[in-house]
This record gives sequence, structure tokens and C-alpha cells, in this order.
Amino acid sequence: MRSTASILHLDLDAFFASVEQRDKPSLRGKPVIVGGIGPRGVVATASYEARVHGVRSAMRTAEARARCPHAAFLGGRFDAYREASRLVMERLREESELVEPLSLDEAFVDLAASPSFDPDGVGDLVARLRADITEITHGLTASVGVASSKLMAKIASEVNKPDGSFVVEPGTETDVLGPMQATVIPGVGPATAERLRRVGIATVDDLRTPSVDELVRLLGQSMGTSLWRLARAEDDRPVVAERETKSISVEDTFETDITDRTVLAGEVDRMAAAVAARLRKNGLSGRTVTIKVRHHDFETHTRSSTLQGPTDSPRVLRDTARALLDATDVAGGLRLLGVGVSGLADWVQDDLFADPDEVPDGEESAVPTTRHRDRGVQYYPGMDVRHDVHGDGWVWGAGLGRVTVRFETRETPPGPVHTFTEDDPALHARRVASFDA
DNA sequence: TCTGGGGTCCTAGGACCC
DNA sequence: TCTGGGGTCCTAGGACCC
Repeated sequence: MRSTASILHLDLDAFFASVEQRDKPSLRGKPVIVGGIGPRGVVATASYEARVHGVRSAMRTAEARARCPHAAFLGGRFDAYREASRLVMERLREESELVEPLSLDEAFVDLAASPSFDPDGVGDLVARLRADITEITHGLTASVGVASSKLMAKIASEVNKPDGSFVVEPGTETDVLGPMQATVIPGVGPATAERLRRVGIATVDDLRTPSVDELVRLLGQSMGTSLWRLARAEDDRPVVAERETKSISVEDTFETDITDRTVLAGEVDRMAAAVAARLRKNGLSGRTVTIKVRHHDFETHTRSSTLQGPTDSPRVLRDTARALLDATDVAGGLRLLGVGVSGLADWVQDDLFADPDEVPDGEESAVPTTRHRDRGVQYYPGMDVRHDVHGDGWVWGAGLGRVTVRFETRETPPGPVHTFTEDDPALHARRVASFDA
């Protein structure tokens, strides 16, 4: 904790949904829900219009549909989110080079790392920053908190959300924090909250009653000591710009449970190849391969195996993951399968036993997978498309061989709707990344 | 058509070594 | 014969975050 309010936390409001409303004029002011749109999907972000109906992040999409049937349910466009995020982070770095992104829509900034930082000008700085972000992103809004620590800055950004800000004056931290629920402290989730509730602790003020030893007995060494300090607003965690990746993983929940080991092996192959591609793209290699399985009854297990040295080879990853799958019980069917790598290094050990005639790494497996069979473009709601005659638009609905498109963009007024056959040669995808595709 | 995907950090037990 | 620490690595699971 420092003596000036010089740590800033920024949070873009209803980020994914706001990007959709920005780019789809007909959805502005309407409930928009972004997330998995399949039968087992969950909500990633709901617009504030949808939140009025009780729709929340992490809620099953099926429940969200029941609560808010008239909402637009969209699969998400990560390229657009990444681009908006990049612009925001770039703007934050103009304020200080010490920027710590927490996700696409959230970051800490250490304002004191800038030589020109003026503690008396924080209010102006925040107003300028929020106005600039709205301009740069063509209409997104951000909530901002500034305080003497990460803890208080993050909590402050929630106070006047959305589209607001709050500065915690140094010295008032415990006054602000004390009356709040203990769950406002990041790290206090449902399980910890329940443990605390059982001993009569609800608010942060309550958290200050037990001794460190008592909290450690209740919550463990790490959580106990850190909560004891955070409850007193004692927090000297620095803003860290570069944090190295610790693991890379890919997982998939299937629309229906899979029992067939051949099909599961095909999925493992595909995921191992995807993990390997991401390792190579980032110049990394890893030593511990982990598979994750979730059974029909949601029981979840991991199995891992540590290699002699780090690898980025799709073949080694695939063979290791396959061996782990072979040793796993899949009776009753799997609803989820995942492949991950940890123990990362930024170098690769030479393969001393490489066979010069072997198939190059990255070759696709011959086993067909449940998705991604070659059947042309997969259209999903929200996806960007272009029609040779009508121009740019987005998929409103798809199914039964037909695609309905609304032709509008960020710069146009709400546009007309047309329906095409899925194989219409004049219709093209503009982007691909989504939750389901 | 109950319950996503990609991460981080912590805990705990057993193997193994000194 | 019995009884010890401590440290590191590995595996598995769980809580939590966005």
C-alpha cells in the first residue's frame, strides 16, 4: 500500500456484448447474450438489457433463453474482441508503460511508474482516459477505479459501474472496504465464503475479528495469511507488466457424450495438434502433458505424464496424450476431453532419435473428428459474413440449409434481412473464431 | 436437453535423495 | 533394530478468476 492513489484498474463494461451492439446497430439498446449457443453452452457476457432479466455470466444458455427469450444469442467473434482490447491496452500504455492486462477487458496500470504522474490530477486523467477509450473503440465504455493498491483499485472500479469511476482517497481504504461483503475480495469464492459464513463472518469488518492463526487454521496457510492482510487493506502487490505463460491447453465439451475410443482418440489427436501449434507459435515447449476427462455425470479427472525434456512436437504430444487416454476409463461416455501442456520452457530439446523419413510434424490425423468434418462454412449466429450483392452483414440465424443475414455494420443504420441457402456461392465468411466453431 | 474454455495458484501425499 | 529430519519432484484435485 502506497501513500498516493496511483494504481488504476480498468474494466470494459459488458465487453463482448458491447462490441456486438457496436457492430450490429439493430441490437443497440436490446438484450444481447454472447457465449456458447449449443445445447451445453453457457453465457460469457450479457448486455445490461439482458441482465435486467436476471441473465448472468456462467449461467447455462438454456436458462438464459428461458429468462430472456427475446434476446439475441450470439456465438462470439474473438478477432473483434482482441482488436478492441489491443486498442485499449495501447491507450493505457500511453499513461504508463507499467500495464498488467488481466484478460481482454481488464488491466491494472501503475500510474506512479510514469515520470509525469501528478497525484492531484487523477480525476482529470481518468475522465480523459475514459473519453479516449470510448472514442478509440467507437463507443465502448469503461469503468475505472484508482487507489493506493491493486485490491482497492479493483474494488473501486466496481463502485460506479457501468460507465463510471471512483477514486479511493488514501487513508479511507478501510472505511470503504469494511462494510462490504467478504466476497468482494478477489479469491473469496463460494467455497471460502461458505467456510467463513459458518464461523459468522460475512463482511470485511467481520474478517478482522479472528487472529491470523485462526484464519490459517480455517483457510490454510496461503489464503489465511493473505485474507488477514487484505481485510485490513494491506496490499503491496506490484503491477507486473510481463507474466510468463505457465500452461497451454485446449478442451472441448461435446454436444453429446462420446463413448467410442476411436472417436475420442481422434479428438485427442486434434487437440494435441492444436496445443503443439500454439506452443510453436509462441516459441515454447513443455514437459508435462495432461489430459482432462469429464464423465457423463460431471465427474472430472486429470492424468498427466512428465517427459524427459520439453517438446513442441505434435507427434510426441499426441502419443503421450493418447497413452494417457488409453489408461483412462471412458465407460458411460465422456462429455468433455482436454489436452494441455505445462512445465513450459522457451527452448526445445533436439530430438536425438528423429527419423528423417517420418511424416512432418503438424500432419492431420486420419481419424475423423466429430466436428470440423469438411462440409463447408459453419454459419453461427453473430458471425460476420459478406454477400457479393448485399455487402457486409452478420448471421441472424442458420439451420436447415438456410442462412438469414442482417446487412448492417458499425457505420450503417439498422439494415435489412435476407435469407440464402447455405451453399450460396455469393455468401462468404469474414471471420472464424467463436465459442462453438 | 442441468453445469464453457482458458488460465493461475494452492494443497497434499508419495517417491527419492541426502 | 528403530527412528529422524529436510528438500525436490511428480501427480491429482480443488478453488478461483474472467
